[in-house]
Amino acid sequence: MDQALQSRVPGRDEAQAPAPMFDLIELFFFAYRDFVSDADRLLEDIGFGRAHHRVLHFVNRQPGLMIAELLDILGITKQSLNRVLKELLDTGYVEARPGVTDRRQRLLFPTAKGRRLAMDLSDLQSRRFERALSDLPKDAKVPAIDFLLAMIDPAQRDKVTSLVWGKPREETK
Amino acid sequence: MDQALQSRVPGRDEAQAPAPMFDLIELFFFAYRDFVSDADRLLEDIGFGRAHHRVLHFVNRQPGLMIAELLDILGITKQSLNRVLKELLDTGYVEARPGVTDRRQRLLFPTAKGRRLAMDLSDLQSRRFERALSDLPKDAKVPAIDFLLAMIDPAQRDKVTSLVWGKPREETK
DNA sequence: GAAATATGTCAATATGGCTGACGTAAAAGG
DNA sequence: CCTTTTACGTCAGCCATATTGACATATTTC
Repeated sequence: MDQALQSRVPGRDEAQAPAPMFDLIELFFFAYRDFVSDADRLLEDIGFGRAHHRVLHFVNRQPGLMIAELLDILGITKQSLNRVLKELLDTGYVEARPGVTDRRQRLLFPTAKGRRLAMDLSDLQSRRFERALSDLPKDAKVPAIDFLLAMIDPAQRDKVTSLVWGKPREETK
Repeated sequence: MDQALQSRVPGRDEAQAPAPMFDLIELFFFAYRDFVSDADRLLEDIGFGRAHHRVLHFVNRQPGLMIAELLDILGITKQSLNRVLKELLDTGYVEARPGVTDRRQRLLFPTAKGRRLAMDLSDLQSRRFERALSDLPKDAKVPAIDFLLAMIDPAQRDKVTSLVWGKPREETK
């Protein structure tokens, strides 16, 4: 049996089973690990964690976000959000204003300080993408985006794309 | 000012700052979230978490792995590993055998049961990659691998590539 | 025989999640 | 107007995963 041409012989119980893609599985794991580690280092100086980062990020991206929308984006419970959000409010990175047409709502806005931190974090992460893309052929960004998008549950894809590229969020809805 | 052609006007303090790549940042976040969620669902029936998954995965991939090597791959402390590993040993998914040349070592092997679970999990995750790649042009796997690899810290890249593609691990070293 | 190595273990702590239950103010619908 | 629904907050307890620091033990190496 020529190992170079056929590196694997199917056993009896696995007639047609395609071999798992260990390469993609493992690379995705390690790539994501390094990706988040950049921000982690910056955050720990301030005493914040990843949870704070995510909240600040999306509030910065969609100023005027409602609590309910934020919960939906993050996919966590309000109890989980609350501790983290409270710290962001207390330390002046985020501020909440009651909705104009619906005063039950608390619309979240980044402060100047919050915008600065959010941008520093995004810049850090962007730099990793830039370094990565500079190692790759010219227009490697497009297939990267396509790949990541295709990895997302089809049912959620619309929500994500409109979050990423769409609707700049109208004033107070 | 034509919004369609020029959607953003640089302010005074940000003359040359490149805009952060929000698209890649957010897509990477959501894609990874969905990626791990597949395995999570299968694991929770057995009462295992992500930590168990990672340990089982790498033990299955490199049968005979030493504790120290595993710690290095996972990037966690031995105390963190221990509880999780103990559960995998107790429930018969992994077994430990003393090293032949060095009896201090505990070499980790997956049991038949462990191999089956590891494969089920890898198959699940592979199916997501397959679905994703099937949405994309023919050889989209290559740029995806290149992109993920480029995202990993250069200092760690050799370690990762040899883990992913290299050395099938010699018997007892 | 001493030192370095591979591993285990006890204890305390942080973080980021969860469920369940209950409270309150404002809006919406009859 | 009154009831119900909605948007949110809060208390309490629990779980999983990680951390640091200290100490113990067996084995190998020098």
